Amino acid sequence: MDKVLQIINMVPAGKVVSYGQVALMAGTPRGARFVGGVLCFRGDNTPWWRVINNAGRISTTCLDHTATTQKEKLRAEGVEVSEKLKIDIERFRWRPEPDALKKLELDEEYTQQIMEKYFF
DNA sequence: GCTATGACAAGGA
DNA sequence: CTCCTTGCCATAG
Repeated sequence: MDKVLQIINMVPAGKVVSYGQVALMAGTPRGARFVGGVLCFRGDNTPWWRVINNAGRISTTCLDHTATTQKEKLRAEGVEVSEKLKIDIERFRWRPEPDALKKLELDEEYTQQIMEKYFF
């Protein structure tokens, strides 16, 4: 799943993406769960703090990357995070550009889904 | 190939 | 909106 890391590395500062979104872009629509695992292992070279769940909530349990740390990181980049680790995801969601999607060599059906789900 | 596990997602209370 | 339950998938052993 180096694709996952590749995707996350594309996320600009001040924006966030959901695990589900990343998973979908990686070609594994329901492999969202594993995305987090990758971040814990390779989080050192990846902006893991820009990844949250679809409910706009931080749900990390990784001891090296605590929720508090993530909150600080996001705020430092301009993302508003409430004390309850709640984020207005629709306002800060990163909407991948067609050019970015092209790099991933995604199937048409996936790109379509991404557009319909997150681009409206 | 089968089982267990996980930084999730969606739906109901 | 928050909490709980169920379902899914990819990876490790």
